[in-house]
Amino acid sequence: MIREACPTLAPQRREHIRLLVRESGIARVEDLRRELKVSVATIRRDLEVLEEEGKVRRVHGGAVSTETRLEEAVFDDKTNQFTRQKRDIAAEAYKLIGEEESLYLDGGSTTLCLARLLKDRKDLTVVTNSLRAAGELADSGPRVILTGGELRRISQTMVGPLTSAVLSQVRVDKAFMGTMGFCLKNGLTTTDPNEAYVKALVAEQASQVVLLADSSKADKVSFARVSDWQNVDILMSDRKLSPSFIKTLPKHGIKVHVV
Amino acid sequence: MIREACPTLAPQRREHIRLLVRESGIARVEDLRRELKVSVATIRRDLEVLEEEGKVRRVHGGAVSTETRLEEAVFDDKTNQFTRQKRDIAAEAYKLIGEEESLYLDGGSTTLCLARLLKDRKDLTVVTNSLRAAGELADSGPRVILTGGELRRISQTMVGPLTSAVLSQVRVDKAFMGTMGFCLKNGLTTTDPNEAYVKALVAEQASQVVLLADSSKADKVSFARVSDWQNVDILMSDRKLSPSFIKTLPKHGIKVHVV
DNA sequence: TCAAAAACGATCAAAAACAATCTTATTCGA
DNA sequence: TCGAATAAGATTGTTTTTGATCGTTTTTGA
Repeated sequence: MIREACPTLAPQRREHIRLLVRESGIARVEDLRRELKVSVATIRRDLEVLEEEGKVRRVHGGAVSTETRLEEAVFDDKTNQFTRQKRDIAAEAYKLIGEEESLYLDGGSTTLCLARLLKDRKDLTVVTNSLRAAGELADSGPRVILTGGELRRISQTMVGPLTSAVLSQVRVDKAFMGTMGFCLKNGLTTTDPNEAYVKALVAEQASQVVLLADSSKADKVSFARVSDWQNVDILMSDRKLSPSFIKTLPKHGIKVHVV
Repeated sequence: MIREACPTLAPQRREHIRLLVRESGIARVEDLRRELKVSVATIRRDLEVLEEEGKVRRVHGGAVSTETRLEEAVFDDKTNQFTRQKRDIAAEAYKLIGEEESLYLDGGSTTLCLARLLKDRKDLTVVTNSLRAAGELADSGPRVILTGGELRRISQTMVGPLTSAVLSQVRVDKAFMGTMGFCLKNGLTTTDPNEAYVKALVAEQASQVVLLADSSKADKVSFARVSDWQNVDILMSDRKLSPSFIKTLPKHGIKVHVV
């Protein structure tokens, strides 16, 4: 048998499993095996222990969380992603919004949090390329304008040349942007060039650009470059954000809010 | 027997069923099968379990929600009520679709039924101004292109000048249109001039225009004129459609299908 | 009321998941 | 250094789940 070079200790691995199960409400043995890179036998043994401890409930093919109810978690990764941090950042961003303003909402879970806060604001106009944000505001609230374009499934956003066509015809007071990663050197980056292009275009059309990004995005660099910092006016993040950002960015005229 | 590459766990699937049943108050076995991509046997077994747990009540042909909640009524029942007729019309329309085609899906409950049938057709390209149709196809299936534009809440469609901007840049093989009313004298009419304008524009961009309208729409005239009959290639309706249409329209080169 | 169509339930076989057992490697103490 | 204890991978037979088939029951429409 070949052991791993750096084998994770069993309790550590079990904790990992517990978190994975709780996070998405349900996890398959096969997925756990891939994630933890151990055999299915080990996974099963771990699940057995965890069930004994009452941490998870086993089902054929995997395990479900005992803590979070399945109905809330599984089919709506929104609920998973809405961490406290993101909600707090969104709440802080909401305070920036004045009456009768026009806003742009980018894709991403933080901006989606923000969308939820806008449901009563009939005075606003919201432009968005996010299908989910549009869905949140579909029944009530602001005037909603969708950008159109090709649907990018993974992010549930509209991207591509058609999107640009619409975007070039609107202007907004504030654009609330998400990002996959940001760092001092490379600025904002994301995975898809089409998506990056749309983001860059929005930044041009907005009087003020507010970047909503929790600290987990800090110092991450992704494939496609969106823009450098000079297009950003405000960065909103959480207090775990590294001090280097808090020190450096204001020198470039960027306000930094941490919540 | 060939199992799926990535089977969903049974509890997950049951939860999905429960949600679907609760959402629309009723769900047919056949619909559930299509949605979940498992055999009817599995659906029945799941329903059996769910009934045992008191989550749903089984009826011949499917299951109904046990939670007789008023909330259902809040959902607009027009879309929720996938009446038999609309499903049949949609199924008939589906037969028209060839491989690798590009389609336009208009707003309305019949076209929404059609959208549901397209979830497995990865070969297609679907252009739509319907937020709901896009939502149906958001997770899998055809390439989806949204027109963009201002959201008209009552119909959950995108309309207005911005919509035209995108539409003028795409062409589709077949456009599946809905309407508020149609009659021999006035052609197609709908309530909102913006909406009417978009429909008219689509009709121009499509090689073939297929009107999906059950017989309840016949001889109804609404405020805004969409187009006259010469832009329509096929009318699909149910067999309660008055014979005058079946007689007259073919004289103008329009095929009439009744199901 | 009757016949066709649809839905149902029971049953069977295949595939996946499982549990028990065996084997191998590492750790720790004598 | 040796060997028991532990932990993980591999193997093998068993169980569970799933999909298909077929006869029966229910629904639907004439």
